[in-house]
Amino acid sequence: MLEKFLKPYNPSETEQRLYDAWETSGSFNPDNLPESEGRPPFSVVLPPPNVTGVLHLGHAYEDSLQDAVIRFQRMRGKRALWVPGTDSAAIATQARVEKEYSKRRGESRHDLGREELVRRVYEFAKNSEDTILSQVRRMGASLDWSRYAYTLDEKREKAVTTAFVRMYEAGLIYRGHRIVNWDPKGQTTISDDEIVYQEEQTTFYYFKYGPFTIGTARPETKFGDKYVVIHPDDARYKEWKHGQQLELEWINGPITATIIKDESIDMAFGSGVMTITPWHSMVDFEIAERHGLDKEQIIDEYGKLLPIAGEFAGMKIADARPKIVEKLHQKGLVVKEEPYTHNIATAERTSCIIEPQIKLQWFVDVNRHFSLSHSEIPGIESGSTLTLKELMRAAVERGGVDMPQEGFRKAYFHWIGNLHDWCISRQIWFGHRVPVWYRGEEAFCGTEAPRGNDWEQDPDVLDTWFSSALWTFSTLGWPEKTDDLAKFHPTSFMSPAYEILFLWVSRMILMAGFHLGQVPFKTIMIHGLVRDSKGRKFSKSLGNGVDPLEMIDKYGADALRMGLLVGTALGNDIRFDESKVKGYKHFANKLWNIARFVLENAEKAGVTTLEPNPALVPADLAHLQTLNALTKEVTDDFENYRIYLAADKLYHYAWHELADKILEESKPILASDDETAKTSRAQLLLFLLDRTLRLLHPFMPFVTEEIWQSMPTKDADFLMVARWPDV
RNA sequence: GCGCUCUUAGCUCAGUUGGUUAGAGCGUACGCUUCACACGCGUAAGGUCAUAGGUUCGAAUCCUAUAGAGCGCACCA
Repeated sequence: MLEKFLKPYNPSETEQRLYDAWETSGSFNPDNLPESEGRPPFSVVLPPPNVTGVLHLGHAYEDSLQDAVIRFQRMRGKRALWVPGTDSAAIATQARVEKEYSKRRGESRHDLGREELVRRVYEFAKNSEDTILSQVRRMGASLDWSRYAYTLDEKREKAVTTAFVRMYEAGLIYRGHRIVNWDPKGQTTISDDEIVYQEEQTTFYYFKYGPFTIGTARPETKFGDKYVVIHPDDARYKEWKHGQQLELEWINGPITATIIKDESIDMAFGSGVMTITPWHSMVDFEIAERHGLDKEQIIDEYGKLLPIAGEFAGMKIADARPKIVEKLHQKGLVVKEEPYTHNIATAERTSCIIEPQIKLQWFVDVNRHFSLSHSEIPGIESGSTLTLKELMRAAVERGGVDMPQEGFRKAYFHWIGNLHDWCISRQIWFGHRVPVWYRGEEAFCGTEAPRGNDWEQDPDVLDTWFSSALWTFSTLGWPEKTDDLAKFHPTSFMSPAYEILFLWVSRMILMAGFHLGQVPFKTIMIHGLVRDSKGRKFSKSLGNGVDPLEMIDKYGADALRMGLLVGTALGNDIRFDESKVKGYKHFANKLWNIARFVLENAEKAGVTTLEPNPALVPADLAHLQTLNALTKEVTDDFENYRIYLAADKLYHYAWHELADKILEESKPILASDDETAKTSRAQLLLFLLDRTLRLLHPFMPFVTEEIWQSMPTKDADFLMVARWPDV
């Protein structure tokens, strides 16, 4: 019976077998738990990994953290649900398939056609989903696979179109010509949050513009500039009146310019005078909007100059800039040049410099008032009128979403303060298509195509974060009124990386608030990034990747989980340390040997039950009290999401208290002739082991389960569904 | 510019609401075939808790300033 304990603990022999046994038992699905109906719900949705991706340490960390919480709550008697899913990662996935196709055939997606491309991308995504899913399983994640969701499956498609239509009908989604971040390489718009600012050394030019001197870092945009903007309080230019016109010589000949007075001008910067290019600058666009000015396009969607540039038309920006400056020199219009350092906007995905463009796009209006007919959010009453911005703010400010980390709260509110309308249309083919159809001047927005001929659907798809924002409730069956939705939403807890606080977390709050009058989750604990041992991000180009599966092969999933969780305070970045993982592999083996010792002695003493009140001597009672105190602390740590502390304490207890002290002091007792003392001691040890296994199970599910299966005292088929000790 | 986080043993990090001699893993030195475990046991070395002030009976923990590291947001044409 104890034969398996004669060899060191072997994770690779154990883990797959146990995971299969758990999965087969059906216990990942909370509906199958004993007395399921009476249990209070506890739900978490897994941040869906990219369906075509592979597991990295960031996933491994999140899986460890959430699985620990879910396992704890399940053992505590909650109806614990953890919903798995994957994300289409539309832009990346389409780009990959397109690239492969064009490499083979030398043709573009347009040769393939929309329908065929989408079919192939979908097929590619579905074919590779097994990889990531089996990898998540290897972490020991106790996800309810019967509720698996994919961002582009039929149910989620319905949720997305329904959400769009309802927001459109409420006037919160509109289509308009507005300035957007255009990625000339990706040939699509991107949101503000997908921009990365990079420092650039460049030249700042001062040009003679009629009687003024204007400064610019972008001479190539200046062809169409015909407005001179001055601060109304600037004494240097007070003789110039708003709306006044003047003739002057410019790059390609004489032009008529108009004076505009606007308070957005910084008098101290440059000469205090600027000309504007509304088509290619956010700030300029806003000035032009305020004063109703003309807007002209200078640069096309591929980053080339348009005919307005005259002799420079058709040139790329980088080539044109020096030539334009040269011409201005010849015309005597260059006043001076100085070196200049500034940040330029680049696209996160393509690293291409963003060229703002005015485009006809779909937007979510975050400043428009609407009536929230039903609200369960604390501090927001049903029927109140507010904007989406106010909704997002109030949900956190008034405690609907508990965001205890002060730093992240501040960042969140600050972000909301700066929030602009959210551009949600993207010019790619793979994704949720905008549910709007056009026929001439008519437009129809609905969950299904309108009847009649000649309707054409909008070619754009939605920002992937639009569908992700619905994730907490689209995975539970919304827009249908499902039992799951009633029971499990709002979800209990979410722990995303700070990277996606704005991209995802805030948008979930927006969507759950608008569509359900609920928050998406009651508590949010934001965690840091897993980095390499030098503190760098893991990246392909650095080649510093650590494969979690390799770690599991080497040390076991339990060791990896502990290595990632112990001593990593939530919110700070984590430097991955392989030696730590190794240490916890040794710990798994230590537990194994503690079990062997305890079980051997229990067997010898004939102890096979956990007496409710074993006959204990005072020394034994003290050991019980120590463990009771620890149990209380660990329970408390779990409930307050101080998981890293709970894990540390249990490690310390098992090794340095149970093994080093209690087992050692038990040896002479167990070797003595005092049968009563022996039995009592064996009884105590069995009890302590049983309790330790329960407490450690959320962190090290495999080794604790494997030992539990040999316990003479087990009171459930699996430790996974055994009860957490009461305190 | 505004804001956030971090600075604790050689390395990677804990230290929850301020409370007895500051902890863990790995590493280092020495000694152990002790019958649960060498994936082990024992012993030891190693920290002015970035710096300077302050609050307090008491501070790694709270406040202020400084230095260094990192990050976020906003950007000035």
